[in-house]
Amino acid sequence: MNYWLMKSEPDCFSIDDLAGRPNKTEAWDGVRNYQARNFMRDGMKVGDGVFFYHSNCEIPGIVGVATIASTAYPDPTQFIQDHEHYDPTAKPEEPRWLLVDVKYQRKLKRTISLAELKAQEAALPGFQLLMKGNRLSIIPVRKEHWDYILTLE
DNA sequence: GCCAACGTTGGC
DNA sequence: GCCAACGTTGGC
Repeated sequence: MNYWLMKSEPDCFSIDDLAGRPNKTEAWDGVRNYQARNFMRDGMKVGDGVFFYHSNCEIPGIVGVATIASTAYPDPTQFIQDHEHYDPTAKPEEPRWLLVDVKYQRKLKRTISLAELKAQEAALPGFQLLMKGNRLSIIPVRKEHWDYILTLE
């Protein structure tokens, strides 16, 4: 079992949006970064843990826990013309972009903010979220980091 | 709104 | 294959 952190802008899709979806599950479309895609394709298994992270907002941080609900499969939005995530170079017979289904588990009792995580940096050596210049929307989380972060709740 | 960091594109 | 230009991310 692996652990991940997945970013979403709450103005676009928040933890409450996920909780309100049918079956509390959403197809995580729109990932257009090869590293993030490869994490989904090569690393994710059903049942993996996910920290749901709110980015680009007033208090960026981890707001909830979710699970991976499917293995990776082609992201249909890459083929939809006029769609925000349309990719004219992707062919149905050779999909370029993948997604996974993500299922809501619970909200944290409180947001564990990026500022707080930075303050805990000494206890989280190598945590990619805290690395300079990190922009990846999907980040692997080591089990010891996962466990430690949950003790902060 | 600013800007640093980073990925991608495309000319050469 | 290099690298400048450009676009995007995301914290602040």
